[in-house]
Amino acid sequence: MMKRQDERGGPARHPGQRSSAGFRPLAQQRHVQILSRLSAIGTVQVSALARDLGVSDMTIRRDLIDLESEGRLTRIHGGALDTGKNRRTIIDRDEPLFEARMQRQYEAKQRIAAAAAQLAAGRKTIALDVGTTTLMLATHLHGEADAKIFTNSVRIAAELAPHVSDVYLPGGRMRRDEMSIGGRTAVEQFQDLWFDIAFLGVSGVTSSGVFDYSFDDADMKRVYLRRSGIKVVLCDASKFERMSLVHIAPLDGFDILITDAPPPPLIAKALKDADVRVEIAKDTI
Amino acid sequence: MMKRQDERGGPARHPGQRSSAGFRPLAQQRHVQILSRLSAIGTVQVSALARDLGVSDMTIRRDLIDLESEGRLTRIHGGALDTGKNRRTIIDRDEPLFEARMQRQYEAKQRIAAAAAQLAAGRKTIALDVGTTTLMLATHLHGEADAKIFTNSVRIAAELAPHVSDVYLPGGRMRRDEMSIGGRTAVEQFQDLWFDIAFLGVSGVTSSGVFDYSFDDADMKRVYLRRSGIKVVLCDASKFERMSLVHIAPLDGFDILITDAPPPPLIAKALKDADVRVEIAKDTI
DNA sequence: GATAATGTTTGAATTTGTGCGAATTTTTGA
DNA sequence: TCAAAAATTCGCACAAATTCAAACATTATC
Repeated sequence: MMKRQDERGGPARHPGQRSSAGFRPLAQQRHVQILSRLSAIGTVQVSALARDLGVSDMTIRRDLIDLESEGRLTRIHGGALDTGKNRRTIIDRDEPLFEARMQRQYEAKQRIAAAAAQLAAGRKTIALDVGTTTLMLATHLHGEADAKIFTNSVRIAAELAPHVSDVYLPGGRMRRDEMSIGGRTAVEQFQDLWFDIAFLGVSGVTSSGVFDYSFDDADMKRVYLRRSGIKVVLCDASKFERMSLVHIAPLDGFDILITDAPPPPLIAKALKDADVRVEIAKDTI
Repeated sequence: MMKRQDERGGPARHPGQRSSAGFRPLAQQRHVQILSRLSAIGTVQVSALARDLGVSDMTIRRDLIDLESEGRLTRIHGGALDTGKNRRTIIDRDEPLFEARMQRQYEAKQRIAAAAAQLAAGRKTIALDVGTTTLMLATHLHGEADAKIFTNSVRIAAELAPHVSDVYLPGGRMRRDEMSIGGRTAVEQFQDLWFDIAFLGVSGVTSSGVFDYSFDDADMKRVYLRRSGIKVVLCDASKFERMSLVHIAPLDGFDILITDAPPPPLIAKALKDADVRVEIAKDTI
């Protein structure tokens, strides 16, 4: 069992043990030092330890062998690593909710976004609401370098930044999940503007209108509807007949609905009565 | 024999580089560094890594090959991209200027950001200026979940979003390179607020004050200085004795300067006369 | 002096650096 | 706009440097 260890007879040393005095530190002391360094910076080097502790490389190596056999570290060429305990793992996953929504109905939303981009082409001022579908639309607007684009979504602004020079955001508090900017100040800043066209995302559509689940974003959506020449709602087919918390507007509050499959008869009739043009985005390619 | 290497990757570097252990970093240490940079800024360059880590290009290349085989990054000509899994910041790849600045003095800026985070800890209202160093500071502020953070940088806002619930942005036009929001409206929105502490990035420091190269951001920087209890300037040592386009403020316009190496005598004296506290951010140990 | 810990020597294993031609990207020039 | 020229970057092969570990010598402690 080749147990090389330090149960050593006389552990109690004279207290006057100073590292600077040229005395060799005991194995125990070195071990503590090594582990302390490991937990602080995650790795240690044989050469650096030997120099700092005033012992030979071989001694440090033997220390590391001991400590590894106890499972307190992992040896590597030239030194050792901390054993995963307090290893720095950066697993700051970026918001599962948003990611999940982005996955859902991904194909449909892409088609809708592509169709919407056709409508946006060549417009001077474009307003983009918060949402996953509108974010995808933003990726289709890279060519609109000369447009002025207004949005209260920080995500969309970041997406557009390298491609469109005139991106405008309202000021206010940013909601952490959506990264949208809302509130009284934000609404006030946008409500005196005029947009050629506005694209809205919604979370539900019934014959009585469009719905969303967020109070904070609802006011801004109404501003977009009130201050735009053409009002476009983007909505995949899974959202038909779904109500949400907030009623944004009746069906005659907007002009065009872009979706990926024909709406059910009841809604289709209501849309026709409200004089809303319905565009079914078909598969690309 | 008689192999000499004076013109190529010599060991001795900038004084503020690697202080105590001036040795070649271990392979695993480099790997951690590389992945850390990737998650922070999305890309790395072989040449920059070789310079900063004090090893040859070939060694960095071998590191990248290893990491790619583990699926932790994607190699490209001249460097590598992260695989999107551990990305923390919304950074667009098409922006060479910002990326390049992020690479430059990376080590120093990280140290400065860490030191600044200590100052920010526990404050109620924190203002963050635009810049690469302030962006790194933002990554250190994830723990400050209860603070209200104000910034005119969309990048910083996006970085903070998942961690801090109260992030506030001013409204206005977003500059495409910096993703900063500026202009009269933006300034007006922030100038009636009061911040416990403000952190500013600058592009130059001389005995006559601090400088920046952007007209658009200058006004907002002055607002931060005017409306904060504690005014902190973040500035790596490469910026001493450098003037830029816009004079932001004289040296007595702020309270604390955080940097990574002692300033040259002339500036040191001027800072002392202006009663500025100078903090040298030392290597994390 | 006995024993355990540490230092030293030495050859093998591993890692890193360098030269150089090929491949790629960027710049230049028509 | 396209293609040639210039500048980087890549990756191989091999040299150089570093690190490892075994065997043995030395030192410290009791």
